[in-house]
Amino acid sequence: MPPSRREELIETAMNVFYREGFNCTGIDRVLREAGISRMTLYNHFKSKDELIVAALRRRDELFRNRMRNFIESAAKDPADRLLAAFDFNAQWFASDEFNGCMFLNATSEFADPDCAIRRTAADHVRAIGQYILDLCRAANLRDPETIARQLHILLEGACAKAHAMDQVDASPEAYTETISAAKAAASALIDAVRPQTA
Amino acid sequence: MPPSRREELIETAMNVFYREGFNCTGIDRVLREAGISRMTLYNHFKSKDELIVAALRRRDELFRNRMRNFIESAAKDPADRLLAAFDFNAQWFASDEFNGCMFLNATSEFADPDCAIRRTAADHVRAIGQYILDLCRAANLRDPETIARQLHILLEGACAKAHAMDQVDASPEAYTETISAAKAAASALIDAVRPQTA
DNA sequence: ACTGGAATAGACCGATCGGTCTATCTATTC
DNA sequence: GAATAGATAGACCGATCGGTCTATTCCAGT
Repeated sequence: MPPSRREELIETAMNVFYREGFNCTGIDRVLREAGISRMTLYNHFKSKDELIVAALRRRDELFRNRMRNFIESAAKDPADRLLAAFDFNAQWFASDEFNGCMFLNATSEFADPDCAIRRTAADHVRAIGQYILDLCRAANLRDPETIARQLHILLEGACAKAHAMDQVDASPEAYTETISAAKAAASALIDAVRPQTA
Repeated sequence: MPPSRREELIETAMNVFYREGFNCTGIDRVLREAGISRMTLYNHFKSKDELIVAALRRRDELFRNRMRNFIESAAKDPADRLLAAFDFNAQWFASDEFNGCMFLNATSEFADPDCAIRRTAADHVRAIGQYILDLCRAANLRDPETIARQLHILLEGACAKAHAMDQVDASPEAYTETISAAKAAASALIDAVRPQTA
């Protein structure tokens, strides 16, 4: 079964909106790239905002699956998995398609904190935070809520900084320096709250 | 001497663009709030983009002055000043006007990494990083470049997370938990690279 | 072969946008 | 008081936007 029109629309919207932004990108841009007609879109979605929410939900699903797969195949020990999250970010930042965190971007583009788009973005950030917390608990770290928050902040901060510093004349190792500093910080913070093992 | 039309324009643009975003906010919105006519704007600036750059430069100046004043009046010891940066963020996040980092917002709103707006935003982020580095050097911390990068990431990350989580139904202490976790992380990281004093 | 639901192209709408232009007014300066 | 420079209101432009509507085509189920 080929993917439905609806699925293709969401997939294309996700890619285009991530690459070129939300407000600056017209509906026609998405339709042209997807090879789908105008009315088909409005048969499936009430508005552009609804399409954006669907695109964000899809991205959330895709991103978290990729992150989870990367981390769980990179390490078995929960504490090592926490560090692997930074390796995941490292390869993400270095990829050509990197354009910051799509959900932080959405947060920046829509001023109303309580619109559906912002709430969807917040859901993603919360879900990432919850995953990190789960890993912290699995690693038996002391005060898992606090260390989870700290690691989450390091991941988001590295992403935001890498995005903001992204210029053509920027040295490629700027990414590396940022994310490796974040990882080193994470490592030190984790070590300080490890359970006292034998 | 009353502020010139140009100054008033920049001031108003800075506030409006921060509050309501760049792309979503029309030129007319700024002009109406400033009580200034259309042609006056285009006599002083070639385009909306130029006004945005000027607004960002002004915000950069204002923000860094406020940050510096807060920090330098909060503590004398350089290491304490580094921690005071987190207190500065705490009161910023809690203020009514908080709408994320204007420069991360600008980065998210403009897709071209090499446009003047993105470069201006990157300049600000770099300047903040430099200030933190200066404090790390003054504090005689070991490997000041790395610890400075880490603290910078914590500050930006806390800001991004606080912004993304900002909903009306969010508990007010969400801010506090985020920034205080970041500060605790900063404190631990700093302690690990302090010069061995008597 | 017929039918019904879905997708198509593309005209169309009202609104808004960034930017230009003109004509009028005001205030300083000589 | 004339002249010059800057600010004003507001019409105006072409382009683009999100969204609607229609008429046509395609294709699967019976």
